[in-house]
Parts: sequence; structure tokens; C-alpha cells
Amino acid sequence: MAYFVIVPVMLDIGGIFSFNHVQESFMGTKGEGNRQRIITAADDLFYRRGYNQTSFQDISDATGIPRGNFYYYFKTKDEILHAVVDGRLDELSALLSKIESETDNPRERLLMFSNMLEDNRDNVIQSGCPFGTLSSELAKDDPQLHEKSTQIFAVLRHWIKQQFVALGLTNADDLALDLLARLQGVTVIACAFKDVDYIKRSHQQIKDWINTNTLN
Amino acid sequence: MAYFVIVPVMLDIGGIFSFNHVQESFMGTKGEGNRQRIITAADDLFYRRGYNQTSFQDISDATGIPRGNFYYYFKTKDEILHAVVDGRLDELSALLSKIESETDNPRERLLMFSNMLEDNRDNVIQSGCPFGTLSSELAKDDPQLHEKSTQIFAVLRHWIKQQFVALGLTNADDLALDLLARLQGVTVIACAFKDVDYIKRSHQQIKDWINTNTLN
DNA sequence: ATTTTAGTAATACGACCGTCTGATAATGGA
DNA sequence: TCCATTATCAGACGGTCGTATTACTAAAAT
Repeated sequence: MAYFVIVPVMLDIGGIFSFNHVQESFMGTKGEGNRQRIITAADDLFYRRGYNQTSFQDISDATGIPRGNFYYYFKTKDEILHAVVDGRLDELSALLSKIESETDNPRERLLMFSNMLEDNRDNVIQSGCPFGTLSSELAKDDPQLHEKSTQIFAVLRHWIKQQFVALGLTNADDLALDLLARLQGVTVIACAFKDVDYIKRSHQQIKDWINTNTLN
Repeated sequence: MAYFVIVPVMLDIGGIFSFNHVQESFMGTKGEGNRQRIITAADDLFYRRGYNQTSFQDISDATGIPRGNFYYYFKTKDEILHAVVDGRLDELSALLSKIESETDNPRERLLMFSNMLEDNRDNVIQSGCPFGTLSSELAKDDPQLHEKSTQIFAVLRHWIKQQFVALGLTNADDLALDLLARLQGVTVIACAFKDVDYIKRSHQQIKDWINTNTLN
């Protein structure tokens, strides 16, 4: 029942993933700087206002780059989204690599990962989870865009699963989905009620859940 | 830290809520029929495509009512959203009343309520939760619209809490939020991965959770 | 020195947006 | 019958959308 086909290739050895398929014609050139500025601004706006509610004009205003120039860097708005998602994938990979470098203990890794929730709680209250809200929004748009946004969840799912696998758990994939679902549920409810305290309480519950599922 | 102020008045006695504040000038008239058709079509489109991605033209196409007529029934698009949310609140109240009429046992009530997840699983896979996705979308728009959408969660929260209260649980409100969060988390992940089986599995987990929290 | 390319700036394009208007048709009580 | 109310209709309004094209500058390559 696998719906999406494109799954990012993951190099678990060394924990280094790479999704930043920068067009080589832009490598190291001056234009690459502007391209990156567009991506950075779009990333922020897509998160805070949503993909569909962000116009080229908004990005233009945020960067100072004339709206007409965007076509030079990206043929369509879709392409900007792809670049933004690739950027988020890179950031995520860097974060996961950092976690992996700090401890070999899967339980501690999962706990560190779960801290993402509380570290970003102010943003979560305002705009929800950057991965979850994007996925939910794009589910109602073009299936291709939704598929792209789901790559982020696919990476997280795989990484979390690997931690459970390392602990010898047979239902590692189910547990990975459960952890993701818990995090998503908390963000949706906390954002809906603008309730910071609920994040704190739930984060503790999630840490407890991780501990009970990893201590054997 | 309560952020939103407007809380719907709930008449728990008899389990009958009422949010359908129909403008009396429309009561029983012919125009009320068209008004309702607009709301019904908008409700469906807001769910499947999102609020911002639904245009007056879309609603016009779906109903056959000329776009220009909408101003007669609703001054702004916001008003349509309000009417749609009120409609959903009425439907929800009817559902909860039905559950209340079928059993006095809070545990059974909560279990019946949780069936909503599986009953709508096909829609959930495609478009997510109609309450959750609306809330997440509008969190990035006007705060007033978001507040309106949150009324639905507020009703659910209150009703679920009452079931736990009836069981003598002191942390009833926390449990209510937890149940809502679980449901939301499942829908987000299931929709992201287009995974029907995950809904089935998670629904069973949720029912188990309800049982362990209500059997004393 | 000349040609090619990378990048900038400004703007035109058609389509569509939510909103609003003015005119008309139907309705029903006086 | 008259008239006010209720309802319907087509279309214009200014604005913004994503997209596309043009003309231009500057640097690099030949």
C-alpha cells in the first residue's frame, strides 16, 4: 500500500545524508548567493504563512530581489518548494548527525531528538510543526508536492526506526510512527489552544514513553 | 494563559448544544435553502482543498449559484467560514448527543467517540482531520479565524473531559487533551504516509488507552 | 578585443481573486 | 392593485496571482 515511490537514499554509515542537489551551474557563483537567500526567505514564509499563502511578492519583499528575477532561479513556485524541502532535509540530517556524534546510546539519541519539540515551542505555538503543517497543507494540493513534503517524515521515520532496531526491537517501524504521531498530535493541539504548558507536560510524557520502550 | 476568550455555551443537561445561529430574516424562506447549499458546498471544499484554496468561483461551480449572489448571503468569505464552523459544531453536537443517548457509561461513550477516526479513515487519508487541518491552516492566517476554528476543539475537549470527570478522575482535562492529541497525531501521520493500516492499528491502541484510563 | 555568458532590473501578461453594484424578477401582505 | 420585501442575476471593480519576456550590465572566456 506504499503510495509514494521516491524515497531518498540514505547513507547511514557515518550518518551523513545529502539532499542538497545544488545545480552545478550555480556552484560558487554570485547568483548562488541570491538563490540561497530566496530559499531561506521562502522557508521562513512557508512556515509562518503557509505555502499557498506565500506569494512571489512576499519573498521579493523579504529579500529585496525583484519578483521578476525569480524565474531566473526557479521556473515555477513548485521548484522553490522543492528547494526549501531539500534545505530542510539537509538541516535535519545535520541535526541527526550531531545527535549521533554525541552519543551511541539509542535511548539517549531519541531523547535528544524529542527535545526538538520543546526547543521550538514558541514557534510551534504560533505556526505548528514546520513538517506537519506543510504536509497537511500540501495533502490538499497537488499530490506531487505532498509527496515531496513527506520526504521529511520519511527521513525521520527511518532514523527513529534505526534507533529502535539498534535496541533489538522487532516492531521498530511501528514505534517510529507512534513517536512521530505523538509529536504531531502535541503540536496540533498545543497550537490550536496556544498552550505552552501542554507542550511541556507532553514532552515529559513522551520522554517517559521513550524510556519505557527502550529500557529492557 | 487562556488565549481565546469566546467559549461556546454548552448545555450539558440533555446533551443538546446549539450553535446554529441562523439569521432570523432567512428563517423558513426560500433563500435559506440556497444559503444552506452554499454552506454545505463550502464545508466540503474547505475540507478537501483548504479554506484559502477555495474560491467563491469554486463554490459557485459546486452549487450552480452565481458568484455574484454570495454577497447577498454572506458579506465576506470570513462569514462563510463562520457559518461552516457553526454547521460543523451542530453536527458534532448531534453526534455527541447521539452517543449520550445510547449509553450512560463514560468509557463506552469515549470508545464510541473514538470510532470517528476509523469511520472516516478514507477521508482522513486523503485530507486529514477536518478539524485539525482547518485549525492548522488558519493558525497561519488571521487569529480571529483560527479562534473560530478552535471552537470545535473546545467543544470536544469539554465533552471528553466531562466523561473523565464522570469517572471521578482528577486530571480529566489533561486526559481530554491527550486523547485529542493522539487522534490528531494519528491523522497527520496516516495522511502523510497515506497509510490506512496505521489508522487501524492506532485506533486499537487508542481504545486500549481509553480502557486503561477508565477502568479502575 | 570580441564574444559569450551570468546576473539584474523592470515590467507585461492573462487569469483569477474577493468584493461590490445596479437592475430585475418573484413574492406576499395591505 | 400596489408596494415593500426577498431573492436572483450578470458583470464590473481594483488588485494580486504565478509566469514570462525584455533590455541591460558586468564579468569571464576566447
